[in-house]
Amino acid sequence: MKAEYKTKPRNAIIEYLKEHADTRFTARDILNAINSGGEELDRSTIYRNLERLCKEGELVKYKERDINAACYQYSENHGSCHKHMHARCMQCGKVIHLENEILREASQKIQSEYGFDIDYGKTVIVGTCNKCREK
Amino acid sequence: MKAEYKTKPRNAIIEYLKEHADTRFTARDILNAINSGGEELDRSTIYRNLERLCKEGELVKYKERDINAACYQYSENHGSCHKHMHARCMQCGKVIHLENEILREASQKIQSEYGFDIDYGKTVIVGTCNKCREK
DNA sequence: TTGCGTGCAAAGGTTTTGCATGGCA
DNA sequence: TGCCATGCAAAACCTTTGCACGCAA
Repeated sequence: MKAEYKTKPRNAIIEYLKEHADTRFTARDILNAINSGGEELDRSTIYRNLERLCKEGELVKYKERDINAACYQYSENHGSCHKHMHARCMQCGKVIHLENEILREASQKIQSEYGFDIDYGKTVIVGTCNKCREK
Repeated sequence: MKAEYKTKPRNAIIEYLKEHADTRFTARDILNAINSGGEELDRSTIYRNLERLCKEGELVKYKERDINAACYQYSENHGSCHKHMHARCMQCGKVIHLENEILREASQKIQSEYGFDIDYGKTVIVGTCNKCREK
């Protein structure tokens, strides 16, 4: 079992995540935000911490068609995120956690008709959220 | 109206697409395949043609969590792909075109409960296909 | 002949990696 | 003190872009 240290850079990164829960951000977003706040931390530190947080299940990593950097998304209730689907607004990046019930019937049909097993944690429904549609 | 030429490099790329319909590939896959077949064409030619085919609606571009290059997917029946959802096997990359009926009820619920409008063309359900589950 | 497509080279951006140093436990 | 995490620098990728040339129409 590997020991884990609490360090200032890592804490700053985790603080950023909590302030940006349920929204999309990139490694560069974190870098810019933290470094403009006075501290100076390196790109590699960001990447190494994000990778570790993903492995620990604290963070979700995904890629978006028109953004050439990887996107990350953090949730307070991350523990159950692999069990339900998510919908992401393609305009603002906001992530909605969907109840399982809504999709149960559809996923059963997809299973029986196509023999396809859905991975809820990795599937992200893309569309437009309430607020962005009104704009 | 811009004229369009038929060239040898472009034909080679389109031939590759047709041979790899409903599967995932990257720009590098195409480059390697064509260049190992004797011909020599440049990266930029690949990228420019893929971009053009995407604009023309012949090709779908997307990004996958664990692949750091953009992925592309070609279908013979591409014309209707923006109207229905797709499911993609995360292991082999195979794409299945889903009937709309299956998901209509679920998307109506998502619309009414969350105010979220699904974009069928951009949404890709992730999971495991028949063949890969048996392995 | 016209002008689109290609090849070449260079550049920009993200992400990874090796290594020495610094700091937490 | 021991060992993990960080910073730094370099490198590996993918992708885009400018420019001159070749080739399809």
